[in-house]
Amino acid sequence: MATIRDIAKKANVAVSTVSYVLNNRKKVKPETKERIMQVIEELNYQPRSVARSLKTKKTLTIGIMLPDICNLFFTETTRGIEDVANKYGYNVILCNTDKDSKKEKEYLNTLYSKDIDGIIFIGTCRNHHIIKNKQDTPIVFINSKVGDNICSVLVDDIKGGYTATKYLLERRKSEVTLLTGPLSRSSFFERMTGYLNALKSEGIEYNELLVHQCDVSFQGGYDIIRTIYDEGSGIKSIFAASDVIALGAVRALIEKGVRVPEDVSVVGYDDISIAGMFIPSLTTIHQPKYWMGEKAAELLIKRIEDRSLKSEHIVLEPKLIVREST
Amino acid sequence: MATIRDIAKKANVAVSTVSYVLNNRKKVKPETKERIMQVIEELNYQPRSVARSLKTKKTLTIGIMLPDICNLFFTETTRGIEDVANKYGYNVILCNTDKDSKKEKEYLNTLYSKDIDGIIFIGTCRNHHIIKNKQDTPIVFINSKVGDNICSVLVDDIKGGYTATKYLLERRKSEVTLLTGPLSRSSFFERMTGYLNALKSEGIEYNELLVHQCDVSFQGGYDIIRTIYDEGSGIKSIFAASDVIALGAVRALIEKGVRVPEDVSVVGYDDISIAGMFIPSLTTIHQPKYWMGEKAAELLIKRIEDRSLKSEHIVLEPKLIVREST
DNA sequence: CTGAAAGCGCTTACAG
DNA sequence: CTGAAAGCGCTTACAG
Repeated sequence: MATIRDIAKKANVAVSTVSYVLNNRKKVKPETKERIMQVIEELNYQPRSVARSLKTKKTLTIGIMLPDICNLFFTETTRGIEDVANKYGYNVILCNTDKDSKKEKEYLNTLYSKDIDGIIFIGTCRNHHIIKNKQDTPIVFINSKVGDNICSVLVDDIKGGYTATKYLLERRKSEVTLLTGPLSRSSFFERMTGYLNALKSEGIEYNELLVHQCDVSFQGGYDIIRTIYDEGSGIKSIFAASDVIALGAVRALIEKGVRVPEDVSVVGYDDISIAGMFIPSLTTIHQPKYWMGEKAAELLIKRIEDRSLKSEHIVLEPKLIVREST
Repeated sequence: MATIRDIAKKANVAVSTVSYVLNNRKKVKPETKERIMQVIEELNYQPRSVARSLKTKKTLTIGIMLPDICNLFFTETTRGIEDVANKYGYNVILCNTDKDSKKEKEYLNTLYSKDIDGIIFIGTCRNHHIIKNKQDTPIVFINSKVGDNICSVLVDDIKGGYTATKYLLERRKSEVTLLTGPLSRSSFFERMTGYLNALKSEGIEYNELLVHQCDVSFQGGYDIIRTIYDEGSGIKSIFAASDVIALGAVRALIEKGVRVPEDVSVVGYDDISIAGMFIPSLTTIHQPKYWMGEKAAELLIKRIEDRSLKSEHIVLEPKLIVREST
């Protein structure tokens, strides 16, 4: 591997001059520059980032912390982040935390020890004692708000939960079963808040028997419906706070001989890519996942490159997409 | 930020001694060690990886190159890679190449300039001029074989294509429509080879009108079916070389009033997570995606840590999972 | 068992 | 416009 010294020697200049050319930080005489460029080409020279980083303390790398890349919501968001990062010359380190705070802590330490320039958190829990007391690495949260002084990109989940529930109530005027993920995640907590608001606005009493927590997965939705039916309860309509839960639920309903939407209407949340292809296709609250990733990466990189920027909070309006399941 | 010198000074030892403790490379007197540890704790010291990397040329980071993390096949595999990487103390840089060879080249250069310790390629194209002439960074391919001297983890796609097609032929004794992704990707090429072999074994003439290339996505499968029907052709049974294509196709068939499986049987490939939940659930060729990721990461890391290891090729048997769509 | 010193490959004031 | 030199924060022979 050629180093900057090899280039300097061969081009008959000082290493500093080569460095100036590389980063075009100073005016270099055109001939000199050309000569250097040629040698660089010739020796197929590429600067080693670590050496540069040691000096500059910048690594052009950002971290993404999320529970599990396999969750379809996170996947698209990650893609959005990566695309923007790439555009600005950054790379992305992926960290699957499984919402395990030990893992989260370890990853965080590694990321810091690797001098990453910033971090994006998606779908993490509400208590972020972790990010306290850390240096001033820029941070952006997607889908959770942890404080005014930390950037966030989110959809108004309270409104989303409200919209979904209201829609069901207006169509059926009947009880709505809520299938939700862990309420410790702020997005689920808020969707439930929206659910409660909608009930209140219709003058309907909250019935806690209608609220079921389950794993945020196809299987989670599937299992919970089977459990409910096995217990002899029935269901009039469902608001599932996540599409994967919703689709698992639909499957279980149909296996039970329940027709969707004729017997039970189902509304999901997220609008994952399969939602429109499923049979029946799923009415759901759309989240601009890719866009949120892009936005978060832009916020982050702006703050990496200009530390004086204040934090921003981007809140999107949720959008109901009506399809066959209602 | 505390440095190793701060620790040394405060603990009244030389930096080298601190380094020895950090990496426990030499015997250090227990008391000295304890004293150092304490100071490290006290100052909340964490070594900077870049400095270490500059010297050791190791970064404990590997790269994953894949077309698009949103493709459900890649997602799970990536998760498998990341889990194993994490277990061994490595981080993972994610690169979405969109099969664009320019992007691929750029990413590759960045990865090399960042001194990553190894690379895993998933689902890339067949011509890998790119990886020639590069230094000796360990590399593993998932789902494509590029040469005896480069590790690979793959499912026997020829056999998979054969199994799927044979299964359809035996049940219906009739023509099988093949929906495939770009044949430039070796996995699709091989699945088609398997398809051809199955035809031959049943003494059926190959009919190129039955083979359709489409985008590897729900929409791709959906669109191609609509096109076929709009052209007035019919379909007896389908082997889709990817589950996403298959599911899009099923949706389009049902919209056309075609019943699955009564009128048309459909077999997919991959066994993505939604396959079992879809209505009808999808008969498909199972690929142990997570497992392949794990295996690839293990192969890679073993080679990073012991450069003398020869390349290995792991080939798995494909497994047909029969569900409702046939 | 411990320390002094060189060096990894860059960047960046500073001097000219 | 160009160069000599210090320094980023570690590791690692080498000497004792």
